Amino acid sequence: MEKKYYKIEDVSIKTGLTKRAIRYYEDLNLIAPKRTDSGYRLYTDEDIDKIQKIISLKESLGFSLAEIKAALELDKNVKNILSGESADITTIDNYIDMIKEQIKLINEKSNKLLTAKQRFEELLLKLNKLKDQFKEADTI
Amino acid sequence: MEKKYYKIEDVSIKTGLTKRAIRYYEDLNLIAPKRTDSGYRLYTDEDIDKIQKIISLKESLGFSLAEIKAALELDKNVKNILSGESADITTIDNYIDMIKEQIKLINEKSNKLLTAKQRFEELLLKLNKLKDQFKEADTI
DNA sequence: GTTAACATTAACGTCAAGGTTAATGTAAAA
DNA sequence: TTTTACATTAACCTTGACGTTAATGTTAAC
Repeated sequence: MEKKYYKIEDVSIKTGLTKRAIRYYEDLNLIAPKRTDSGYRLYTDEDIDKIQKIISLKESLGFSLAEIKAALELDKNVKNILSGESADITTIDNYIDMIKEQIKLINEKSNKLLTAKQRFEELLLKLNKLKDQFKEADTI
Repeated sequence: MEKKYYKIEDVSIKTGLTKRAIRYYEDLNLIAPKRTDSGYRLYTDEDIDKIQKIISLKESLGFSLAEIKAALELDKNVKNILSGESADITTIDNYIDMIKEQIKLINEKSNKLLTAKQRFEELLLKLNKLKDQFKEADTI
């Protein structure tokens, strides 16, 4: 099957990022699209997936682009090892520790999110009660 | 009971923020400490709690300081209403909608965090299996 | 009473993450 | 074939969130 290629404007529409932002991510070596002979950028579906992943990490985790780069590289290195690339046990242990660290970070954020959510839900509950009182008063 | 007051350096130590950042938050009207006659800032425990809340919102939700200000004001307005401040039903409905919006946002972030976490946990599992294979090979 | 360790404001600097503009090249459509 | 709608790089601009420095005031310790 032939690979489909997208030009930057399509990618911009698909992802919601501006063209400037997409080029900027390339400057930071977060993505590396192919080029036509005349220099136009050509993006595959995998490139677009990666951009979506970047957006998700940015928005949900509040990661900086530098942190995202590190996380993506960790992911890639681990996948290379899993698909057969040679590695010694020390390296593997290192990656295990790094992944555990990421998971720990995510758990901390999750807990904080949960706390914030609960505070808002309490307020919501109380406001709804207040509203009910209003309605009762109207019908008396 | 007498209220205890802290000077900016103590607050800096307690919160981990720099004095510059603490003053900056005041510029943005996120906090409003009292002052001594000579102009020194005086922070109460409640001020410090609020700063901790700001830090938490910043780090977990990735909120900007402007967004944090809006969230804190929403929280304060709702609490004022709940403690007796007069309000009509339209206002209450408005606040209910705003809180629901916040909760929705938080849920979206939670889901993304969960996805990211699962991806890392999968990698961790696979890496641990690989490590076990290494150990078996050693003992043969 | 003076020195050290705090505090203040004001102003300029910095860094990340893009926005914007300019000058120019390429591809597709009329 | 010449617009029109794309694309490119380069360079400077902007905004948020502070850092840093300077000039100066205050308080506590000696």
